[in-house]
Amino acid sequence: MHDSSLGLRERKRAQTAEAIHVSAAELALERGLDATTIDAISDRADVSPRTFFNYFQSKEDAMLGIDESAVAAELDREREHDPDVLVAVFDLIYAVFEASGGNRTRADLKRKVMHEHPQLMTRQMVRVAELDDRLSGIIAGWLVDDARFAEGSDEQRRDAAQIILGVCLATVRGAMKKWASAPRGSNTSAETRKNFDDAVSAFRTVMEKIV
Amino acid sequence: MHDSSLGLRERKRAQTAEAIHVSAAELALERGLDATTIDAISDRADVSPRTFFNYFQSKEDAMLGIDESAVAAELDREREHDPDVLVAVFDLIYAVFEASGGNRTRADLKRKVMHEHPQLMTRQMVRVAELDDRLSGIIAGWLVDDARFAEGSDEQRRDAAQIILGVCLATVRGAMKKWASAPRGSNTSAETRKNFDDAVSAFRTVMEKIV
DNA sequence: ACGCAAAGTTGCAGAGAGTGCAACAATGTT
DNA sequence: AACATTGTTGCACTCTCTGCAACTTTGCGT
Repeated sequence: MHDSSLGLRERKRAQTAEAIHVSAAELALERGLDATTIDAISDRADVSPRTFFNYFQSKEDAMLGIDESAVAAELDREREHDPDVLVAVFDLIYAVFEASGGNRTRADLKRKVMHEHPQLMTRQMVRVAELDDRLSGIIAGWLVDDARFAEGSDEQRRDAAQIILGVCLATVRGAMKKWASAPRGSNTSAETRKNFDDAVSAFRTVMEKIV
Repeated sequence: MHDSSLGLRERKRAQTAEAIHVSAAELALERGLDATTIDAISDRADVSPRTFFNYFQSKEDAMLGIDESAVAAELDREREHDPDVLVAVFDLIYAVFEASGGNRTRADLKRKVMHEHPQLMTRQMVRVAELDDRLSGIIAGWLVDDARFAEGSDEQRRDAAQIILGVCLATVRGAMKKWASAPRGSNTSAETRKNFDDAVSAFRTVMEKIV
């Protein structure tokens, strides 16, 4: 548990981020969202409140362990996509969503916090939604190779991408909300993935009926 | 301009709310969003900062003149709905959206502020989205009379309503965003309505292609 | 190994949002 | 006129968040 490929600085930084994240998450579970202050989190993580803000923008971000740079990296990554646009978009959202979470080893803790405090999930969804332009740009790029959209103008594809992204995000949001109100237990990563897949088919079923 | 059917108290309350709203909106236009403080708004509206919070929850709400009780009234209102679910849902969102805006006589000012500061629009969308449960409840009720959903269980209809509401909100959000980045001028109420209608057809077109 | 540059930490001071409370004022009611 | 209701305000307080400047730690070239 000691990746020497990174300098001491990088390692320390990761450690501190982790400490703050864990402290924030634990406090959220112990005292609730509002009762957890930045001071308390910083105390437990053994950093000054001032340092807290060098790592996270808000206590919510800290509780989720949101890692901006990981998200940016995920967006820049070259990716192949499923031929089915809908599936591809859900995959994309899923990838960003996972990357937003930062450290993979704390998945359990994070799931517990999100389950207990659905507001955090909303927050995370909002963050993903803020990547709007980047994401719909990627999708618009896919549409160029899609027979049904290839003929239109760039702007039409952009608009279409916006709509597609929007509806997919809404669907994911709904699925997440349902998951949050579901009983505890069985919160594996596979479960999360299954939730995404279920969301896709639920969405398709409803759309077939109403369009 | 003096509705005596209401007591002096009610009239004064409305006046104060209006004064705060106008002050907030004007300051937002003059100085920008962040540079406008609650103190400054209160000063201009000739109330104490403490009183400000008796009327609005935040400066954003004040800038938009958001009227909680009007929204609540709109939701409780008995409403007939278009046979086409999609159209009906967009109508519903439109109604809530308009009601959220509060005073109708200030429409111009409000549009200007929203156009200049799209964040406010996002905020208003979020507010509408928070009514999630109420709205999807209404929609689920409609689905009972819909041949394509009549056979399912209540829960299935609730889920479907959630998805439908979600995608419609996303579409509206996209349309609003586009409006915000469009050049100034032609910001009539009719234009707003047209934007909604365009959103519906754009949505339908895209969905027909990808589902 | 030394010393300088870069990056990180921290305390401090301060603005701003938001809340509870209690005194006071205006309005409505009988 | 007396009383209840409702609204306003100042005060004290907590909390989030930022800029700045001093200081410490780490990295790196020589």
